[in-house]
Amino acid sequence: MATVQTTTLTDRKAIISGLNDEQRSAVETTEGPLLIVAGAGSGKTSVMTRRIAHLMNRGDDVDPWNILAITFTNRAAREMNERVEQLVGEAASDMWICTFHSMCVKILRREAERIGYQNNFSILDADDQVSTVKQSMLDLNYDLKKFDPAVVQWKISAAKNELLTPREWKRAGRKSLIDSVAATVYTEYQAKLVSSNAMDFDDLIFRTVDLFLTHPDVLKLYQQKFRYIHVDEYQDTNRAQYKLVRLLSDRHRNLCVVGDSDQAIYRWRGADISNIVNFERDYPEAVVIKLEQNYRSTGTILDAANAVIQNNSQRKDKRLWSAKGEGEKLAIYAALDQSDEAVYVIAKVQEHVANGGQFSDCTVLYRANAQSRAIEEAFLQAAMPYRIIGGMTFYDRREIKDVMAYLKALANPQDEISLLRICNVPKRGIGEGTIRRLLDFAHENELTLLEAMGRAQEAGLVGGAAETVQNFHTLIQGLHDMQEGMSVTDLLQQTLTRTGYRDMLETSHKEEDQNRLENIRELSTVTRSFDRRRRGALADFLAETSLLFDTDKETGKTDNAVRMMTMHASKGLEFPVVFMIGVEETLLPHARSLDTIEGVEEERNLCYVAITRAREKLHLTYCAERSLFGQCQLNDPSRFLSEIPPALTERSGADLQVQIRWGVGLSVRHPQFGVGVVTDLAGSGDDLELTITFSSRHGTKLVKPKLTRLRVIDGQ
DNA sequence: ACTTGCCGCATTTTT
DNA sequence: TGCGGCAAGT
Repeated sequence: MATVQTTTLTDRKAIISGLNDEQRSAVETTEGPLLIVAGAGSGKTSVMTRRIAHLMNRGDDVDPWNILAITFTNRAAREMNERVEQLVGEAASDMWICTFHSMCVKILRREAERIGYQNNFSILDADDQVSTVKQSMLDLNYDLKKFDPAVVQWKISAAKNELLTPREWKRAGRKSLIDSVAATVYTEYQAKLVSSNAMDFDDLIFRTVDLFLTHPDVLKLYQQKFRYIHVDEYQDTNRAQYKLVRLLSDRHRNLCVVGDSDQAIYRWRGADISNIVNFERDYPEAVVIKLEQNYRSTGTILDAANAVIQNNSQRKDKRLWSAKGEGEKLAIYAALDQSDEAVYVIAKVQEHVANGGQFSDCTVLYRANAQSRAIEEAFLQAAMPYRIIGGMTFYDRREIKDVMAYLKALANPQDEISLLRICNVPKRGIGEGTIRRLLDFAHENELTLLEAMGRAQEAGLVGGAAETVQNFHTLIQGLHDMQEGMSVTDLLQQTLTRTGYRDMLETSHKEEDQNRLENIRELSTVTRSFDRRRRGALADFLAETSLLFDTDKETGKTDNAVRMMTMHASKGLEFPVVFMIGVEETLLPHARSLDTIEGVEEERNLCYVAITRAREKLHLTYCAERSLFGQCQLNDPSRFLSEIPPALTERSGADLQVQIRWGVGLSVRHPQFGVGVVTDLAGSGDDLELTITFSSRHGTKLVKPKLTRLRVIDGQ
């Protein structure tokens, strides 16, 4: 069966060329469980892809379809696919190199009937999830002010990540009020999903595990198929994903996981670090290989990263090193405020470009999306090309969601959630009351919402309302019936025209609606490319797009612009020049992570991830004064900054205030009281208190420099 | 049924 | 500071 090997790499030498000893041994240790502890930038993707090539090349009976490689992001999956293809050619297309979620969709599409679903099931996006939870809570007469649907949704998601059914969740342990509410809502929510023939992201994993547990024959099939299993970013797996991997690998036990617990930054999302920590306990025969040589960053950057991460407790000792040489020192800039911070970034980017660099070499990393605004404004003003990665994405846009909801409703007529979203968009006069009546009628008679709409009069609707609903039903039914044999692009066009959606935007005079039209046009280029690749299968198109984040597309572009993204979004990427902005207490570490040690340590991991993105030069900035949500804050520099050995850094900036020697006679400017002169000193350190005489209007005040933004006036 | 205005709130978010 | 959700008004 080894005839499929159209391998472009023919011998072992080529596969292992350029690898260090550890990497080579990771590539060649193919049998049994293997844990690769891969530090940042240690070439793990290279190791994974070559390992797969090696398996193909061994000359025994391993077939491409015996290979499974699971990643978390589409970007990682695509990258790995490309690189494997370069190594083994055509054979790559028979391997499963995909994300957890797309793997589960593939399996569930085949086996849906076995677990009470149809194979055209819908997939809810994050928004659908919250609105469905909300709907469930309304049905159960919960006060939405007392219990936040988003929190309830969060809890349900957490339960699913732990593979807990509503009943088990209810039973499990001590519960606060919101937990018991969530448990009740969970039941209702799940019933809604099932009757809509829909799954949320968490279900994709959960249901697959469920399928395997209840259908040993199916499990056996996949266990036999996947002889060699690889899991990337293993530190980010949650309980459900762990179970899934365990089940799949149970037969051959050729499980290779790659991860780095120092880069675990998704615990708040259910990622369970003990999965990687306990790997050796789960698989006593496991081989562990550490990759500590970093091929990305300068020695200085790595020293800083090592120094910071060392402050975390309970980590396995690991020390990244580089053969790249020392490189430049880290630049730490103390800004006065956000605009000063932005000006610094702009100046340094311009400097880099003036020295022959590209804008696209530079990336600005921040902790929270809200921070991007100040930088963005400054970039606009300075006419600096930039591109924001993440944040509001293409598929988050309302018009895209609306249109996708139409398509979802056409692919899966049971999809109540999508139908509810679009039945009155554009406005047709189908309001709250009408919907209520239809839903009640549907439930009483065990009909889907769409079916109920087809019997508007029976449902008790009268006159205009009945007619509108009936018309809507005819509209959807008509579109549904025509989809057979039609390309997704054509169906999209028909939908836009017949539903009046396009018309609604075209006749609008609002500028944002023109943008929306533009976005919809963009969507049809997406459908066209899908149609070119694969004909028909609307459900496949929908699954593909709902599992695909816009960020994935963006990073593929090579336009010459400064990138801006959150530190989370930067994981797995690398850039020659990195700016970490807002390296302040309450931002990094974030105020909401301060109450637990684990919280702070995860923030430190995030800091470590951000630092290790930089190849050549790293800038860290913080502001003495930051206005957030219109309020002025005085933040201390991040504790993580003080964990970096001073010898590795070069400080600059306005605020060297900590070192200012306060003395009588010094002239200062106070943000409220204006210019004044220090007339007395009391206390020391953080408690230092100055007596300052301002203009006669304000008189003499006691001021703590620690708490107030004072500027020393030069030339005095 | 739809529009307007006010209040409150505001991490990170691979899928 | 700016957006989204909700309640009162047309």
